[in-house]
Amino acid sequence: MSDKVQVNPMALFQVFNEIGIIEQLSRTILEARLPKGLIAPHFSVLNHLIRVADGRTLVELARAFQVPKTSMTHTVAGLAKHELVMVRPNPNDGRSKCVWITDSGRELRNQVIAELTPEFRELLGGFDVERLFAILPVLTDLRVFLDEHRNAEAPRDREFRKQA
Amino acid sequence: MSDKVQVNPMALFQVFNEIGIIEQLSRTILEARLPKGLIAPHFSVLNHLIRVADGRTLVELARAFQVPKTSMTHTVAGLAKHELVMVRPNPNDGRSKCVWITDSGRELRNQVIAELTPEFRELLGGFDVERLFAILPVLTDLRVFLDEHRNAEAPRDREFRKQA
DNA sequence: ATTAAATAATACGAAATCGTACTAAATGGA
DNA sequence: TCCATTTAGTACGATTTCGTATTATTTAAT
Repeated sequence: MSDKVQVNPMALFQVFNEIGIIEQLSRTILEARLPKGLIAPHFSVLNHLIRVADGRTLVELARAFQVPKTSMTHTVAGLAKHELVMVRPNPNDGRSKCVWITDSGRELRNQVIAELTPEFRELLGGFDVERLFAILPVLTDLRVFLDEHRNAEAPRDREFRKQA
Repeated sequence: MSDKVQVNPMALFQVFNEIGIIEQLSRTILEARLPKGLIAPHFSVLNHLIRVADGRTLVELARAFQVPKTSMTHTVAGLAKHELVMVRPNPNDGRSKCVWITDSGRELRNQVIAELTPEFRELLGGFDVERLFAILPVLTDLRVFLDEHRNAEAPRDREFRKQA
């Protein structure tokens, strides 16, 4: 490991380009299954509250999704309007609020996943799913790596702390 | 190959979840390098015009990026305002217009890539880039597969033809 | 040739996303 | 304690994204 790795720039761009297109296509599939008024970010937050941790503050959620605080305020307000989450004062900090998922929210998230599962099964019927499972560790490591190496000189409003 | 493949739904969701986060992180990196007034979709269109084909119509571009026509109209208008593309009538079809990249557009795209290359090199210095190259074929196949299996029952306004 | 259906683009309004600026609360010195 | 700085959340306006409806042109079927 004496020298720098020789990076083929175009192949790297290609990787991120493909990821961008796949993100858009899969988001379209997800949103087709969401009730009217809910979009992908709503589902992502619900999912995060269940998978990672309930009772997060708005700033923590904004950091986790790498979006401005104001965007997360708007997204959570949408979820609260549908009573899929509850927003309460943070007992440990008078400035902040904590977001808790409700039973309805949990139910909706599970139902969407349940509906999506057969759709995925059918959609990927002709695709070698083992190849997808095989790339998951690389994607995870890449995500963690990028997340850890976020530019420390914070661009504007985004909250640039590493995810918990 | 007698039976259906057993799909672990959670692992699949995980794949798309990681892809979504990576997309957001990499988009932030890209946009930090773009001149004020330009965002990722602008760059994507420029890149597409160079990499895939120049002189595309608005609908073809909308299909390629899987966005509504109206969104593409807006994005292309932004590029035209900066004189990075030229929009001309389609000589073969009086209804449509073709989008041509200008020298400035080509120059900007190449410059952004040139600036991004060392940044990627540094950013991924501690990451095993070979692992990224290794997943590229899978990502490409997945993108092509999802693209080919787009839901034929078109949701609303999107133009649901396969990419050329 | 005439006309109905399909298609390309846009005008328009709604919703999402984001940046700036502000308020309130917490933190960390003097 | 006092006060400057930092932090959490939001109000507000600008831009982006999107859905609906409309116009102009092409296609296809008479």
